[in-house]
Amino acid sequence: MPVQNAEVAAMFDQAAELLEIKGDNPFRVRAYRRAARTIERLPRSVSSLVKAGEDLSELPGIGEDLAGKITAIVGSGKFDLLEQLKRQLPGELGEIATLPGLGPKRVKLLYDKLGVRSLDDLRRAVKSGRLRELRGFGVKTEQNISAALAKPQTAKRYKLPVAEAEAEALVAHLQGAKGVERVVVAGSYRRRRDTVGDLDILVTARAGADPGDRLAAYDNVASVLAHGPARTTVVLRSGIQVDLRAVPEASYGAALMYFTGSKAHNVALRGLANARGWKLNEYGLFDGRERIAGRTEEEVYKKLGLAVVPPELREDRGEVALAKAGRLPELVSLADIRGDLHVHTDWSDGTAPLAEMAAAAKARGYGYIAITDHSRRVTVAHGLDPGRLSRQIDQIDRLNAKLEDFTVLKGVEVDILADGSLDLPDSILSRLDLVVAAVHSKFDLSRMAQTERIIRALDNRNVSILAHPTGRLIEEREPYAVDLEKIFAAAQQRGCYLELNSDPDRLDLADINVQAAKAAGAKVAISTDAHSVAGFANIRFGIDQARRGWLEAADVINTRPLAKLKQLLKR
DNA sequence: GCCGTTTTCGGCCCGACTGTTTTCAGTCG
Repeated sequence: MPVQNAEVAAMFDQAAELLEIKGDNPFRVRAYRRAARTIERLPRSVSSLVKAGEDLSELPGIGEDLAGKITAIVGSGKFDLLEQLKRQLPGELGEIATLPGLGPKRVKLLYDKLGVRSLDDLRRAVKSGRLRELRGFGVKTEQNISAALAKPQTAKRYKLPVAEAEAEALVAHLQGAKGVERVVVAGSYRRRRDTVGDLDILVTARAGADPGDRLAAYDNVASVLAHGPARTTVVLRSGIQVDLRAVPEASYGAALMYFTGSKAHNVALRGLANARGWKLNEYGLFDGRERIAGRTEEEVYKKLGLAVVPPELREDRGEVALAKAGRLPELVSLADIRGDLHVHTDWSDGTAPLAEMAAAAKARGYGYIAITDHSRRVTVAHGLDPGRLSRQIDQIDRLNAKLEDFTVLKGVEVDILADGSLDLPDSILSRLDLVVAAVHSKFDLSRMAQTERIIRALDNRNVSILAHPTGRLIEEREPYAVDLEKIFAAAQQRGCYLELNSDPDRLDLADINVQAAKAAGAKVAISTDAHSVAGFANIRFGIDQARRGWLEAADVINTRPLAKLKQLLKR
């Protein structure tokens, strides 16, 4: 099994942690962290890049040295530097440094002075009361560490609908405060990541208003972690952390940029400001003491010589250079979508009748939908056998005869069986306008077997779209092992398309996979997999991820009018 | 360790808050 990007990134992160504890050059530490982020979010696997002889030092934050190290890791599965560091320092020190309130300096001090090599050692040190003897440690710090040790450090992330519900209630609460002007949710929420770790909320307020007090007084606050004049941090009962930042109106744009991130994007922008002898912070862009921009994001980007970067692209993955050249992609948007190509009805496990789903889609301004109920193997979903599917085809024909300016396409979500064959015969599949094929079983096949299984399904000339290609359920089920690069290439060669499933529990393909599909020349269908009328609204989540994957309208097949779409579906 | 409208060497983002200290280091985002 080739080395996965996540493994290389983890090795670099661990090395960075240990280097930092050792007191190594902080910029070297940062270089390893930056490289880890680059690798982690890379649309292609480093293993395949190495195999293809690509120049890794072209990647942002990766130079000659790290390119060589990555190549060595891909070859041996081992990272020599990390092994070496672990011989010098206990590997678990890195873990200790992830406890809130404990960083590299303190971990080093604990190790040097008290011989703390593990979390258990740390527990014993706290119990014995030796902690507070150390310089810089006091009773309060001891309590905080003790509390951190008591609860498991799970970096939980929240799905977007959950985050949205929390955020909207909180925004309403903050807007009710006297003197508060703007309230906006920034952070990864604004960048529309598929999950959100915390809520970053920016407010502008008139002098004298204290939005931090207002936040601390919110009903759903479980604890206040920090509360100063400019920043307040709380944890809500749900466990989600909220960081509130208050700035004057004149700093709104700069603060919004700062708080939207990503951190790496900000660092890149601040570097650009530096290069011109300016300084960029959350209060504005400064030439000496003079603020030369800051009221709006547009103003700051423009002054830096950049086009405004859409929040979804702010990940330091090449967008800054393109913004400088004025060549940012024209990202696909909700208004581009003309139809939905994965829709269920009460013929299988949907809740609404066919005509109702069609009417709802038409009311959304769509020109078409494809009805794609489950096939027979999915018995729990009352999947269709050839006889029922045939009757549904007839019903759709009758419905289409009555509809104006709207077309219901005949389709099915056919199961891909364990051997890659399909759950319905070609005789019925060939009567459909499109076939969505999906894996709903045997998630535990080997990577090679799963890949071959899916490609065999794509070999069937009736198949149009591969639904939720990795099978992941966010925070619930990992993607199954599969070689997506091979799948994308196979789809592209066969005239098949990849689904970006908009269900916020799935968002499958994920953003970076979408980008990889595009790189492979494959096009995408952004579909909702709606099981009810309300389900159509999920399209916006799919659009978010498509934008994060750098897709333009031309990369998405359901931005086409019906006639063009039909041409694309021929193979 | 990376990188170049400031550079192939010498820089590398910037500020808030806490807890400790008695002026600031460490951590965090």
